Amino acid sequence: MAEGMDKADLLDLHMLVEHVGPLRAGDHVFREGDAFEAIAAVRSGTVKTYTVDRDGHEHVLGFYFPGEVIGLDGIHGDRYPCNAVALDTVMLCRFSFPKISVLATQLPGLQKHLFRLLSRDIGRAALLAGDWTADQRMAAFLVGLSRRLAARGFSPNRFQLTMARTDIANYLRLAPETVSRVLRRFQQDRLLLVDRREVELLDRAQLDALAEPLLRD
Amino acid sequence: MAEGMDKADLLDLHMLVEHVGPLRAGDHVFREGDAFEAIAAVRSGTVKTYTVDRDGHEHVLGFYFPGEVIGLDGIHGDRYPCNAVALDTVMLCRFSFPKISVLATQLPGLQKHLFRLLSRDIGRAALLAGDWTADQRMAAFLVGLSRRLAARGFSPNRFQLTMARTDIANYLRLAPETVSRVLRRFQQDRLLLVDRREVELLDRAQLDALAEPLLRD
DNA sequence: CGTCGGGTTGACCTTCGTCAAAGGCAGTGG
DNA sequence: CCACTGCCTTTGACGAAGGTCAACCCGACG
Repeated sequence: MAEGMDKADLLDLHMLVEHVGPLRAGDHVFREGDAFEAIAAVRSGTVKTYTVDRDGHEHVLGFYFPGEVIGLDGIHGDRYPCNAVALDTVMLCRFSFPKISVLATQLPGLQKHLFRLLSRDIGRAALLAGDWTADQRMAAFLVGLSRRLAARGFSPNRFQLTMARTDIANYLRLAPETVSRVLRRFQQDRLLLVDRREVELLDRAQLDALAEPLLRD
Repeated sequence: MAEGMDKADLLDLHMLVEHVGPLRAGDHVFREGDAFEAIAAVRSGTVKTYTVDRDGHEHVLGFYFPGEVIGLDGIHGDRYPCNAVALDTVMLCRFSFPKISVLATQLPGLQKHLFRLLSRDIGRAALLAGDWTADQRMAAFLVGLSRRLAARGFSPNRFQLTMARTDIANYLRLAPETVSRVLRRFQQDRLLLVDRREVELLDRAQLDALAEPLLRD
């Protein structure tokens, strides 16, 4: 959902970086209502962000992989508006936000970069809005993961679903059973192979075609 | 969807206002791609904004009543990102955006006001996102209309649906037939009376209860 | 070996979209 | 004044998609 910092920016910033981790699965990076003082780039592992509504139901907002940035949605307040939790072993870099925003006023490239990161995160909402079918949502989710992982140097066709089925379902606003059934049917139709949390995309063209109406815009 | 300008702001601005109208039903205020040079406050009548996707399908974005402001979503580009069309006889005031934005740098209240208008418009998306039932969407639509009209001095319980059923359906992402059926059922259940485009809300408590999960946030 | 949490599967049912047809109001022209 | 026509709306019948419920499976771990 978020585009990472490139090498040049990391060089500019390496003096105000604080390395954090390793966090274990279930550890929180920050919680809703915590004072907003830093954003963080994932170095390894997967982070899930979510909120809990007043009925106690969890709402998964997004998943973040190495190179991606979490905490940006705290910018417009002094508190984080959501929780961030490690799904596996996670390493990250914290950037003090006061320091980075001062720096952004001096580095025009950095400010532009931050705005891009923000708007990228907003576009994520396209997955949720609209009345897409379960197949389209699932395909868009997988294609989106694949592209993001590929952009980070991972294999675009074989990867791990580090999040639970219930998290995927919650994120896509589907029932967990539906996620299970769609994956099974995709496998029957030779679109992919899935074994536990391991996925291999086979028919990329067809998955792209399914995902296209969600990912364009 | 947008909060209007209050009296004090109108006084501040009355020198750079251009009165437009009357427009007849079907006349366009602006079209997608037109150069963005002004925002406009509706003085009377109803305006619908919409886009047309590359498959030729219309997507209704919102409805605007007297006191509400259209064109704000053009701020981040030099072109309007959508069409705005009059649904009935419409009068409006155009505010040159270059002039207003210069003024905003001098009047702190105005700048804050513009930001509030913007964020209010963004919150509208809650109606579309989420997997709400047809009943919830319809109730939220009616309660939302009622509140906005009441804030402008109109009756909160009796009002005209100035837009076609197909527009309501498109906006709520429902089939027109579903809109028709939900309204009929609401009437059977004594939640409201509806005759053609005239609506009277009867059981406000129950409608509020239906709409509540959509309108809170 | 038992238990526990996540995942899968099947049966069922609700909701809503689609299709087709008919009703009603408005504007037009005879 | 009255057909005629076109558009919006309603209504009914039907079907597909996906949620719910319940049971079962299976790998992990004590």
